[in-house]
Amino acid sequence: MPASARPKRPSLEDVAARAGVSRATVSRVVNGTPTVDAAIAARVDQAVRELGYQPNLSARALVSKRTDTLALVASESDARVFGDPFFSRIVRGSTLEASAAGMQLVLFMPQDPDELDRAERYVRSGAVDGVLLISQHETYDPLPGALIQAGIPVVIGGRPFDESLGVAYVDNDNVTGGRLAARRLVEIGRRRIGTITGPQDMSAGIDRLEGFRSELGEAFRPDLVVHGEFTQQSGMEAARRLLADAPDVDGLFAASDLMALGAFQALHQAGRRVPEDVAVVGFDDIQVAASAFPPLTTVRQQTVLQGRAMVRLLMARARPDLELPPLPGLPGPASDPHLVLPVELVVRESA
Amino acid sequence: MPASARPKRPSLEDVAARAGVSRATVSRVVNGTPTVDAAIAARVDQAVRELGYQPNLSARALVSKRTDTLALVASESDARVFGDPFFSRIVRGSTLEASAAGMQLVLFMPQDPDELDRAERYVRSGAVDGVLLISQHETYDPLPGALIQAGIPVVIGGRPFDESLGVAYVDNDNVTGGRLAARRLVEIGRRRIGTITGPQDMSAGIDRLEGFRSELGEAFRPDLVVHGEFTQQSGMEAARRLLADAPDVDGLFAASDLMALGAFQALHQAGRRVPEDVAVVGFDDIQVAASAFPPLTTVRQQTVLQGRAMVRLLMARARPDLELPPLPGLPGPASDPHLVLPVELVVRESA
DNA sequence: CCAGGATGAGAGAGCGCTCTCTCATGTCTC
DNA sequence: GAGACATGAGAGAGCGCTCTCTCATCCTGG
Repeated sequence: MPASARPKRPSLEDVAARAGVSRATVSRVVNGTPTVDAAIAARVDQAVRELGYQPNLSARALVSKRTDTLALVASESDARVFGDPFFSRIVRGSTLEASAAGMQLVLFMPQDPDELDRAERYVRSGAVDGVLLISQHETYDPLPGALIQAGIPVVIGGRPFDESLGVAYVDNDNVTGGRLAARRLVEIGRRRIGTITGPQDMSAGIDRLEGFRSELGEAFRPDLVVHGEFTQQSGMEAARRLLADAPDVDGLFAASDLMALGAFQALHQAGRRVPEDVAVVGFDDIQVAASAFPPLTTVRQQTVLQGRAMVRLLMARARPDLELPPLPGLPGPASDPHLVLPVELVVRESA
Repeated sequence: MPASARPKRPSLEDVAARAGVSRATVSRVVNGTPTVDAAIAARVDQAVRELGYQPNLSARALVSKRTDTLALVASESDARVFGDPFFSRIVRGSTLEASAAGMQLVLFMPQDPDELDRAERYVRSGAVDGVLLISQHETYDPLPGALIQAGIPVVIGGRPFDESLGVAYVDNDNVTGGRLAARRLVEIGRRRIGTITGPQDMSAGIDRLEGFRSELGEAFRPDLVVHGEFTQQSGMEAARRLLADAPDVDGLFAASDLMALGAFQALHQAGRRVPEDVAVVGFDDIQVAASAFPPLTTVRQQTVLQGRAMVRLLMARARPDLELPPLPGLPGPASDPHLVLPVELVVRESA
């Protein structure tokens, strides 16, 4: 069948003709307006089914200014996005919440300025009702400003760098998390405590190090700080560097579980036992943390909840007409546009 | 600023008024029609910039029947999608190709029938020009049929179960891949060769096993077949079961690299050396395969190319008006709607 | 039995754009 | 210098939908 034979999609008009009613009535039935006689509604429903009618989203959006669609933009390499369970959980949480609200979530993973630009044009073209932004880097990112400027509702996952924009966000309490990790290592008697940080152009990386540093105080050893990129590979490499520079390290805070797992590899290869020789604390509490060898002591963050809360916040701004039931588990009022979710230490065997 | 203060977005009309031209002329300039006087085009461009004008996608799509958007639907749990580099590469390939063609790619990861239904409504509402479908399971999936029925261009990644639909697809030569793996293990003198299969409700899982089985012929040992789910965890568990049932196994074909890596874990923990005691061949050639310990012998599939080819195929059906340069690296003519990409054995140290 | 209010269906405008047609210029040729 | 032809800009219809008005019909109560 040649492409030219593509059948014309049925319109409201067609359904109306078939059901013997007006366009307006079909619209009412399709949108669930209650003021339609049951018999007529049934006739319309039948016609809809027979024709396989599907409302044209463009036409609807054009007049109603709503698309019932939200965008999730992760400005990150797809290798990172796909390699890190963190994203999986955020996506899960936001999809759950979007579905519950009857919204569709679409994902964008722009990798370079060109793709970022394309994504921006897309969301600015009115194709979505609001935007979730995650994995923000400090390098100048025009997206949040441009969207806010354009009047598009935005919620950021993590702490925004430019607070002056006044943008809503949902963060994890990364500073406290860093503190908890440091405290645990001190409490179990470690003295030469190093850390593999996250990227220092991301708020999560910065804040976790900040908490770690301030908790350690005098005991903080700048020479035991190595930088990672949140990935397992980077954690392994960082741990190797650390071991080479400071073989006497006896405690290690990895700012992500993936990096902690990488550190495990490096430590094992170097013949160090965990936790006997080096105690390790991670961050995230991803699924495999519990089944790692040894099971990883880590700081748990509520990533699914973060995703849900982000969508809630976004919905409140993008669709104030919708009345949503309160989301359980939030630390503050649901309307608070600056949410910081609590973290907790999960003690297993690695520290 | 209350949400109600959201400024009205500028329309073509506004730009036209500001530039002192007609709506049609602004449309021409915005769409790059060459028949516009340079001076006038400059004036329009200026007005566009001053107003921050962004064409309304809905309005455009309504009349032009094009959205310049493609959907990629991965019917898979987000844990699987995010845990497997395979998806990352497919996404990379399709995004690259979509960008090159000036199209936007949006991702969907429906996890349950409800989300699948929502995604279907979305793509059937005219919000996209075409759909890429990956990670299809044999369990009855109404999506391909429904989309084809609705006249929406579809391309499937992998071998479709229902060939009667005549849908275009891009597959990897999984049968040959299974053969290559088996042949390698035989050639290096292995006699008791087991396999960890992929899911048997997915064509990739079925076909790799089929190739492996037919190559082995008489030497195929049904008792050395264990099933996995393509994940590292499932590979580890499957290898443990295999070792428990058949401690004398000396060769192993894992139908994905992730499962091979899981098998490595199980083998190490069981005190087996790779490749001395058990030779292992994987499938995919994901990035970490080369840096695994030992480096993994595997069957390389061209996943990025697959993603690119899928978009090409889709564009040919969704946008026949666009003339795209040929895509290098394809085994057949670019117009062939049933593409099977070649695979190759990459010999490293594990087998 | 009829005014007055519900109730429920239709008419029609218009969302922001594209694209065909039409028409006013400017340019050339003989 | 007049006719033929490009060239480039405007007019206007209409894409498929929503939503406000308007109006026909039915049920009340006095």
